[in-house]
Amino acid sequence: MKVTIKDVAEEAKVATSTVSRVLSNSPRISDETKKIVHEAIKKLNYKPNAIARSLANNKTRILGVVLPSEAQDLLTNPFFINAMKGMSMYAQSKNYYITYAFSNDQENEEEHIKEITHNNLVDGVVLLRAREYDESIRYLKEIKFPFVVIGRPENTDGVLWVDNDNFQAMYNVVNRLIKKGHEKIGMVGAIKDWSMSKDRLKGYKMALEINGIKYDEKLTRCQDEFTEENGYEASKELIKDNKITAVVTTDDLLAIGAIKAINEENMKNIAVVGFNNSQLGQYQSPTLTTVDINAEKLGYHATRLLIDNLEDDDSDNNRHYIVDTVFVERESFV
Amino acid sequence: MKVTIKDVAEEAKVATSTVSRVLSNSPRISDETKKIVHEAIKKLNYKPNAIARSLANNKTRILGVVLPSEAQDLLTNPFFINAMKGMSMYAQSKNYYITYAFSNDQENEEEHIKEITHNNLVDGVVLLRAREYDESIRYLKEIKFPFVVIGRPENTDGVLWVDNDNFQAMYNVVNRLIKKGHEKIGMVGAIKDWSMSKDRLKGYKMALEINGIKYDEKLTRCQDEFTEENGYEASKELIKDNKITAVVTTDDLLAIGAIKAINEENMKNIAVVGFNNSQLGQYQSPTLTTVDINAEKLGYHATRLLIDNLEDDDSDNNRHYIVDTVFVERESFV
DNA sequence: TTGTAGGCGTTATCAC
DNA sequence: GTGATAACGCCTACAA
Repeated sequence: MKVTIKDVAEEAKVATSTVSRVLSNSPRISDETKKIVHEAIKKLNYKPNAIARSLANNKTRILGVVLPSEAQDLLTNPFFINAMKGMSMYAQSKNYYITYAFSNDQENEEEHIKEITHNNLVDGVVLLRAREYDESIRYLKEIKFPFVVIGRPENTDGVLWVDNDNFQAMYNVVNRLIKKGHEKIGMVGAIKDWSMSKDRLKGYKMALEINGIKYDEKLTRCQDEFTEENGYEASKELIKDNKITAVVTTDDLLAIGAIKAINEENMKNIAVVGFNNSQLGQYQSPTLTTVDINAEKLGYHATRLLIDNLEDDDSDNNRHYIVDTVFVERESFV
Repeated sequence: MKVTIKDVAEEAKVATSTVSRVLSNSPRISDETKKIVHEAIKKLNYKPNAIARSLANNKTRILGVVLPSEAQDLLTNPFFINAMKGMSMYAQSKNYYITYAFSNDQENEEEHIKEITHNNLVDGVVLLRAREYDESIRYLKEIKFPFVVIGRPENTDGVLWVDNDNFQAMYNVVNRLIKKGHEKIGMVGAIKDWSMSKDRLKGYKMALEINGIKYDEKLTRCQDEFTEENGYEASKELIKDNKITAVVTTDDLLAIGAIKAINEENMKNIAVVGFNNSQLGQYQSPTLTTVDINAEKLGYHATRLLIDNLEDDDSDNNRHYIVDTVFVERESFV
């Protein structure tokens, strides 16, 4: 049979409240009884019932992670699984549990959020993206439910978030390219509404400006999706019509498409840079230069922010965190 | 403030027990009160407190998934994320939640299992692999805690499991190769203790036997890890020393190594087949022929078995499930 | 320093 | 059919 706090109390010949106090390491308790209780706990192999505990103090120590409906690229993009791992790591270290839900569509996602925030199952929510206008964020704010966003939200007022410095990451990429002698640098992105897309475009422009190169709108393309085909088509045009010598992209799949276009046109000395450091990049020819966004760290710090905020409410100074990116140079950086 | 069953009862001017009955769709309750209660629920936007509910009926509707410590290849191998997705799908359809834990090492994993099985947080556990001698399985059996294994365990007595028919999958691969005229077929696997490895080897042998080809031990290699390097080295030897015309492997990474070796030796007409249908395969030259193990289905049916067993204990006839594999033919099938 | 008792929000077992 | 009321296992005033 299940062993409860009562059994421990009997075994140790004390009251249940005493056992409870020992469990929570209450200061005012004699070392003597502490020892006795610990022995009883060990002897009976007692573990507090997490559910009863949750009910009593209205905290579950469970976090709810919502994977976005857009995540069809769950498989291609190492981002998700890495972020999940990072989240798990910090959560485990703080004795929190995580429940993940894959949502089929946006409606499903919002329904799910409403459910877990209302049925008291989770203490906080982690959102894995930032849409431009985000209904889930709006909702969570409205009901004042603790949450953190991976990806900078449109309006950061009173919201916890972690992200890369996408502006800087792209700025650095373009800067490196220019230092290497490139001047006609194309850019291929996707989904322009995302703050990530906007920031990277800004970084691109700024790097050009700082280096005295005039920004030419014709050298940039923004596609609908992060796919190889999109990268291929956009790059093909840029190569043929604009004689670029380098192309920066906002995702490895786009970059892989670019490589394909370049190989077809036999323009070996066009440089290509991707983002996300997905495994595929290593198997291209030339191998793909990319920017690692450190997804595991993003996840780790997201839960860190959330949990720390859950545990003490005066940590208002710790509301966001920027994760560094790493430039991974490979053959395509010519 | 949180709205509870009490508030609903007051609003509807009935007892809490009545509300509870409406919630659980109890038969003996008048349509009249049913309606009134539903209206009150809607008006107050009431959602039952999952925790209190769990405490009352000693069921949490939470499943614990333990990702193996061996899963360094979490990223390369689409298996995990796909399996997770499948598990989520069925669980959600049955209103179950899933908590995932990434374990750092085996000890950590067992500790984690002990915790969640003792603290009443989860109703059942999903194990994502089958080691030869599996301490976690032994433990779960011992304490009679409900669980399911993805991958056939050594001893299937009284355990729920799902798996592919690894014997058949490999049998079919080799058979196809033979039909195409191959006779000297090498095999490269890894970790021979796994039931998966054993079964595929058996399938390989059987296909040869059925087709009247003598099994030659020298044509098989079993490495320590599923890596490209291992595939490369083993294949290199097989090509040079044994003049094989085809090589079957038990993982795409091994197969990718094989392709590399083949390309180096310039033996374009050696066929290569992998397993797992990882994205990388599509980017090889030649593109890799592989066997898709349907990881999403594996996950889906794992939770199905577990949940169905949790809900009614007389479903003893439904203790395992075999997921079909799909042969994905690409250029390397020559 | 320790024990008693009430409460957390449900469900289940009685009655009526 | 419906309403009290006692669990479920833990925590936390309040007492002692």
